[in-house]
Amino acid sequence: METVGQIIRTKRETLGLLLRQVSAYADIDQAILSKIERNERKPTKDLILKIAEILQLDKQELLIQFMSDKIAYDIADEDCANRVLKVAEEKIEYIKSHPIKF
Amino acid sequence: METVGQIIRTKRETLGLLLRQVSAYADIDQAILSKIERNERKPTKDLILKIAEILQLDKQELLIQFMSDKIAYDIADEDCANRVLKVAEEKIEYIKSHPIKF
DNA sequence: TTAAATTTGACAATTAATGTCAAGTAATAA
DNA sequence: TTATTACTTGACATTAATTGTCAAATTTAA
Repeated sequence: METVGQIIRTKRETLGLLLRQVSAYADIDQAILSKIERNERKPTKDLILKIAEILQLDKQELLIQFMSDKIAYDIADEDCANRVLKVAEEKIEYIKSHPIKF
Repeated sequence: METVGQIIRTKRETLGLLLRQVSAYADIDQAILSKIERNERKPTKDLILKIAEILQLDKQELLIQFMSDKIAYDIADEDCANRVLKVAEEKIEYIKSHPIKF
């Protein structure tokens, strides 16, 4: 079970890239990337996409990991976490099956 | 499929309470409650609990609705929404089954 | 029309997220 | 040991998002 940070760090090291190289490409301070890799800060969606690009990671997959990290972090300590997910799923089904109103 | 706002409004009207009464109890401006009921603003967790109290709603259930609303709102427009939920579920399982490190 | 209830929007205050920087640590080579 | 490189840490500034306040506008009901 990997976090987004772990996925990024592992892949960066596999490619032999330095924090400074990846952060320069993504146009952020390397301190931020260091913190993201250690789950001390959360990346923005745009950043996820840029990082996926330079590290040759699947963008959609990395976004999925990113969003699920956020949800898991938010509700993991609730004893009703599973029911929250179940209800959220139903709501999404409902939203998708109903036409958007303007 | 009801939102938290709808649940609150419906129950408030059933009990014949006014915005001003409920908002006074919860110690917020009635404008805020009005907006919460119409999903124009999101309540805080504390507020949810206070509102549940005065409206005699099940606290846990209202919290579940509140949290699932947030998740559904965040990811409903992603085509990978269901996979995000699935992965989040796995992560939560993992977190729960592993002892907390200090 | 009047009064009560609710809605709306401008904006202030507060809190959270994000970015910047410099000094710190750790590992390693000279 | 010192010097270098890569990374980490924390203080702080900036920016963005959330939340609160208020009064005027609108709606509803008598």
